[in-house]
Amino acid sequence: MLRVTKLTDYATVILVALARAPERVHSSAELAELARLEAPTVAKVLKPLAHAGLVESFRGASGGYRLARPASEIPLIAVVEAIEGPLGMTECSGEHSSCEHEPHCGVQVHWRRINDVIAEALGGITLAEMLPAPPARKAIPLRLAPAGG
Amino acid sequence: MLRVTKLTDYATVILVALARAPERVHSSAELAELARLEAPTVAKVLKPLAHAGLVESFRGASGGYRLARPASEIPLIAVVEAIEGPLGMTECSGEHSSCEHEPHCGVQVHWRRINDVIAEALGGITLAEMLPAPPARKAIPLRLAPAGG
DNA sequence: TTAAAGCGTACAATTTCGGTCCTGATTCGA
DNA sequence: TCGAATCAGGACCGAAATTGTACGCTTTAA
Repeated sequence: MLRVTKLTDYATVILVALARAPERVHSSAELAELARLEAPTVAKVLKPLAHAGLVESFRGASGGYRLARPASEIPLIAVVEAIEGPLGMTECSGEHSSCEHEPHCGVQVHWRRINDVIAEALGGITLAEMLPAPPARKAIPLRLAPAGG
Repeated sequence: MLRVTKLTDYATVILVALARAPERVHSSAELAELARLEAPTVAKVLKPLAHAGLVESFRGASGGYRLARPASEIPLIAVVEAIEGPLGMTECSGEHSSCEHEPHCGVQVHWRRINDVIAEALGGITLAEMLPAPPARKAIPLRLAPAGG
């Protein structure tokens, strides 16, 4: 189905919740309420997000999480890769293929290029654009080619 | 990790093999040899491909498979969807969401748009562009935006 | 009639995903 | 100093998807 996992989906919801009060520190329990998710699940998602440097974590009493950067500087690709690891459309599209068919395959080079397109698409969308529209946000520029077709 | 399944990868390899002799009818055993894959696996991949109308199947002795259309008219999205079903980046990005969080989710509309970008990217690449470069094929136009950046 | 070949379905092994829980380490506050 | 709150890092388990294989049936050419 070529889709991201639920965890990644949750991650965007949680990050959006954080982005609505970027200065405040939110505990994972609080975020669970905001996002209407189970607390353990939220905790699980936040860990790799912190590892990837997308959120800052504060331990101890009254600790919690906060966006490490403005939402407009967090591309979706970073979220996806934080949760799911490096993007790879096929087995062989990573940097070094461990695929036995490689020598006579002839398609992996193309998949790598496709990989790049997807990464570019996901890199061109930031968390800020996932926020419920504040006053006047310009339309999300999600066209592969100029719309003049 | 946001990738297509191996079966889809195989499908492209098999289709490329078919595309190199578009007039001939290939048995699945023959294709297995060409693609260096197990025969049962090839047979399994070809079935949904035939269902989707990407290849024609001929039963009986000296039967087999043949590309139903020129390779240049088979976009990659058709291959992916033939094997993996309709594209859906998240649970909710299909036509009707069965997600309990929908009312307060606020991100599903954005995922749908992202969905469209991916579909567009995959729709802009045809099987012909996966073929090992014949004489002078123009570069694969895999830019999200005009390259003038 | 026979053999070749696709069709449909089913099945087991493996891996991944989704979700939960537990035990530490760290920090704030009394 | 002590205790509570909170994150960190695993381990664990059930469910589902992927992967690969096999079997019996139907269709068609020779």
